[in-house]
This record gives sequence, C-alpha cells and structure tokens, in this order.
Amino acid sequence: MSKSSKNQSVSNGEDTNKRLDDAARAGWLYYVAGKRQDEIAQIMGVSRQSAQRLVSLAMSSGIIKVRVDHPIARCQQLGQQLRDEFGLKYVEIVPDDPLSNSTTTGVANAAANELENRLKREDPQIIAIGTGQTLKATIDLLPNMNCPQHKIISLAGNLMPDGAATFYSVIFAVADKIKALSYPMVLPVLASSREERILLHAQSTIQSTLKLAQQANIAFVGIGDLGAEAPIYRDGFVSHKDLKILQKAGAVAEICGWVFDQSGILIDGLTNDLVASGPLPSPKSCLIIALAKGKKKLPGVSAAIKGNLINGLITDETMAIALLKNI
Amino acid sequence: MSKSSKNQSVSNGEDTNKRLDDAARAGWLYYVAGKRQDEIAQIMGVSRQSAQRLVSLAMSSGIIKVRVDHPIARCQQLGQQLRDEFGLKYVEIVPDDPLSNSTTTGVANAAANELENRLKREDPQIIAIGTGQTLKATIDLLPNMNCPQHKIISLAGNLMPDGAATFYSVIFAVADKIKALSYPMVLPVLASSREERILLHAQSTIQSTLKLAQQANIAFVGIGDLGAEAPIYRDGFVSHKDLKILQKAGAVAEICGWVFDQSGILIDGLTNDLVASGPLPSPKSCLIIALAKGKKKLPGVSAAIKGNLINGLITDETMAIALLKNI
DNA sequence: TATGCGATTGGGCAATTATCCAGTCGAAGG
DNA sequence: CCTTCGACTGGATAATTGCCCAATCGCATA
Repeated sequence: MSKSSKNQSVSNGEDTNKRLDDAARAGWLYYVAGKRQDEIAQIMGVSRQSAQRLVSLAMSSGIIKVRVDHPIARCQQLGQQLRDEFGLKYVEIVPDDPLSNSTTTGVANAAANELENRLKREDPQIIAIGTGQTLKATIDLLPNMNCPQHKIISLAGNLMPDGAATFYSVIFAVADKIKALSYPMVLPVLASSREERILLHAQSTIQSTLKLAQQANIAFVGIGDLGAEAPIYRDGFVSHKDLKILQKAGAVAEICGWVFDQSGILIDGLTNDLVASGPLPSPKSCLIIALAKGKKKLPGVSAAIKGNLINGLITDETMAIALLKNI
Repeated sequence: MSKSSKNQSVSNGEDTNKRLDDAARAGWLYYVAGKRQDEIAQIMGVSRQSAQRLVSLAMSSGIIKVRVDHPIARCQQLGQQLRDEFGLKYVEIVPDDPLSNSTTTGVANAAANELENRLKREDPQIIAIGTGQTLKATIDLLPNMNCPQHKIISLAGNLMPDGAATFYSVIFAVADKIKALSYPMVLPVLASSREERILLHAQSTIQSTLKLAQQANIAFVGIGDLGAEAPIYRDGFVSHKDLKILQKAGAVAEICGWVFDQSGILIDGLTNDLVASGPLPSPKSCLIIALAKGKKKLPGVSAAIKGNLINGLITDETMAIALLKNI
C-alpha cells in the first residue's frame, strides 16, 4: 500500500506524503496520546514550532477526525418530535452555533457520519448524492475508505452552464475517497431547451445513471432556497429574470434543480421542464435525507416535508424548533 | 489536557446528566464548531473557566472521540511485514510513544476502533472478550451503541479468588454500552482443584457460554507476561510459589489464564489444569486478536504467534520491530 | 556560480487554555 | 440554627499554544 507512489510532480508527491505522514504522527501523539507539543517536538526531533505546525496541519487537512459521542438531550428530543410529527424516518439535530453563520458546520459532520456508516455496510448500497455546498463539505469530512461493493450515483447535473465542471468534484471526490463505483451526471443542471433535455437523456450512459438513481437505497440532497441569493441563481444556473418568474409562481426552494412551492409540489412548466437531473428517488423505497441549515432554508425544508419529497433531515436546533412551531 | 479530572461522584443522576449534556455541547462547540472557550462561555452563559471545565470534562469522560485518518507509512509497512512473515490475518501497528510507559494508549484505541467496526455490522457477530487492563481500557473507549443483534462472550473467569467481581466490569461494561446480549463467566479465573473445575463447568449457564465461545467470530484477548510482576500474580490469581513453578517450567506468558511456553505450547499439569476459562477459540474459525504493548510482553507475543494461539495482533512499533528482528 | 523565489525554520511574543486558590453555595447532619 | 463537607465558581496566574517575521534553505534558472 505504501509503496513509493509514482511521483506525480517533481517537487511535490513524495515530499507532501512525508509531511502528511509526520502530521499524522504528530496529530496522533497530540490528540490520542495526549502529549504536549514540546514533547512531540522532542520525540520527533523538530522544533516546538514545527511540531505545532504539524499538529495544526493534521487538523486542518482533515487527518484528525473528532466526533461527539453523547446524546445531547435537547437535540435528541427535538429529533424525536420531528420524526413523530412529520413521519420522517431519519432525523438528526446538531447543536446550535449562534455566533457562526456557516451553513455547513455540524450538519456536514452529521451527514458524513451517517454516510460513513452506510459505507461500512457489507451489503451493496446504491447511494445517491445531490450537489451543493453542504454536500461538498460533507464529502470533505469523509475519511478514506475502501468500499468497492457500493455505487455512488450523482442525482443532479454536474456541469456549469458554460460546460465547466465545478461541482464535478463532489461526486469524483467521494468516489476517489471511498473507492466505489461512481456514476456522475455529465450534464448541465438545466438543459437549454426541452428538446436538448430529451437529447441529453437519450445518451446511454445517462440512461443507466438515471435508472440507478431510481434504485437508490439512500440519497443525500441539499435544499436550495429561491430568495435573492438563491444558489441556482448565484451559481449561474438560472438568470435573474427566471428567478423572478419562479418566485412569482410561488416557488420556495429546489432540490437537485427541481423547483417546488410551499406545499412541496413541483412547479410545472417553468425551469422544471429543463431540469437535467432525473426524478428524485421515491421516498417509498429510498431514504432521502435533506441537509439544511440556516433560516433561509426553513420554507424549503417545511415544503419538502409537506410534499413528501424527503423523509429524512439533518439540521440544527433553530431549524428544528422553527419547524415544530410552524405546525 | 492530560492530568486531573477525577471527580466521578456517585451522586445525583439527574444532575450528572445535565452536566454531561453541557459538556457534550461545549465539546461540540469546541472541537466540531471550532469555537474558542470564551465564545463557548458566552454562548452557554457561563464563565470562561466553567466552559474550560466542560470542554475538559467532555474530553476526559470520553464524550469526545478522536481518530487519526491517515495511513502512517511506517506503521502500515510494519503491519504488512508482520502479516506476511507470520501469516497473521489482522495486524494493526500504532505509533510509538517513547516518553510514556502506558501499556494501553494507542493499542486500546485501535482495538476499540476495530471492535466498533465489528459492532456496526448488521449480521450477528459472536464476539469473545478476555480480561486485563488493556481490554478494560478498550471498552472504556467504546462509544455507546445499540447492537442487539450481537453476542458478547466472556472468555475468562471474572471473579477474584475471594469471590469479588473486580473484572466483571469489563464484560458488563461492554454489554451495557452496546446493548448486546452478554454472556459473562461467573467463575474464578482458576478453580481451586480439578474437581472444582469440573463442577463449575457442569453448570448449564457456563456450558452454554463455553459453547458460544467456541463459535466466536472474533476474539479480543490480552497477553499476560509471567515475569516478577505477572498480572495473574499481581492480581492474586496465582501464588508467588506457583508463579515460580510456572517460570521454572518454561512458561513465558498466558492468555485468559492459559499458560504457554516460548513455543506457544500450553503447559500441561500445572495451573492450566485449573483454568476455568474455556479453551481458546480456534484460529481456523475465529479471528483472535491479541492486544499487547510493552517490552515485557515480547516473549509472550512471539510465542503466541509461533504456537498459533492467535492470528491477529494490535501492538506498537517497538514490538513490531522486535518481532521482526527475532525471526 | 550567482540570483531570485517560494517554502520552511525558529525566536519572540500575543492569544488561548489549564490550574491554583480562596470564597460561596447547598445538602446533610448535629 | 450552626457546622461540616464536597462541589462549584471566578479571579489570578502559570502553562501551553498560535502566529508574525526576519533569516535561511532548497532549488531552478540565468
């Protein structure tokens, strides 16, 4: 396993490996063995500052994974209430973080945890993945694994309107990390016309990916709001004009590009006619977990639950409380 | 972040829960959300010192679990060499810790990790557990889980010679933590005579436990040295005189009370005639992982491998290197 | 060989965290 | 009602960690 890998770059490769190796060792000594940084420096024969840098690198490069193994009562209770109230199959609530406005911390960790659990299963799983910031953060938190028995399916198109492959990395990163078969959707998020969509979907590779997506056991999706800063607008998938039209039509959010109203009903006739993603998996056969944090997503989450678009949720306390208040 | 933390009063349950809950939240904010302790203090409405205490409690009480997700090259390589050289099925090497003489750090973590992986499986596992300090530390590191599908079998007697239940806690603690069926061996480690052993083993509950132990899929055992500070002597299971006799007879170590010589061959006729533990599971059907760290255990580990008593090993770099040198 | 450039290093110091300690609170008991 | 005891608190302070910066190193290029 640890053979000297073919050097990819003259200056990097070997060197970077060595450094990460040292970082891992330093991180181990610090977090597992409980050494102080100056002790680590002594053990590893470097200066204290270098030891500090290694420990810090270990943490920031994700070598060190931390999890909290305690049912935080309030979160547990909120989760149970949500399950009961809305008939959700899976709910995970993470603690609030009032001083931060990150929309991923915590939620991404919890999602990575659940995803990892799935991946540890021996029976082959078909795992569908949407796109978005939170999903990206989730994958970043995933450890390296070896799971050739599973299949990872991209649920949404991965291309930017100009053909660039920005979000590509989500599905590729995950496949790379866990050594599973991956099925990306090499498509734009929205086709430029109904005809194009038909053409795109006629491709045999896309056909089989779409088919697999319908058989997914579990799906992780983000929920995009449709406010002024809507991700699909900000990322250039829909024009400002189209965004306004969607808002007028009562659209509150989207999942994998599928736009829906406050009752969770897909809005026909507008951008939904162009969405290149396949239909969302059926909540009857698939656990569809939405990752959502932040006030802006409340209407979307609420609607997605009402419309039975999702049957699982990972969010934070504030959202949980708001959902329960809205009943 | 090493010393202190001993306040484990047996007082008010409700109160302790609340405190642990707060600790979990503080730990989450600190390690997952990356807040500073004064921010946590502000968020949770306590003084900075109290926040510090909560974070510290979260860590020392094991609510916070840390793992290193990186193949440390040197350890990987040593592990592979050991697998190849001795035909072991499972080897895990943890980094050295030259400044500490703990015999559990690292090894216990790695064992807890492997055990946890097993427990996450859905197909029912029969998991056998020996006794000893390292096993105890391993269980302490295990998170709470819910695995009613598995069975946990105690491999060795759990009673002190005077009937006290000192090591009881290992098997009970594990069963409690993971909600699995547990089969303790309510026996002394050594019977006082051959006749007593027959009597003890005739009990139907013991019978079924012994039978289950033979069907184990995986076993975690410690290796006890038989030097002047031999655990089975120190803990009062054998007298000083018997220890001397065993040493004279060429005994180098014991697993679950079964004493063997430097070739890993069980020594007949002495204390082995009194061992209340059932026979060790067969390495043909069971993955028997020994947990061993520390120079004193080298002869024992080497012998156990030679005699095919074990087919798995979790140890540290020093031991690994020493084993490879001994070939 | 000299030179430029980016990465790395360790000193110095600020920020953060850990611990000491005396005072307070509350429960248990006289 | 008072005392004792143990746990908890916050102020003060020590210990540890994080970061800036100038010096240096490694290396590719002129």
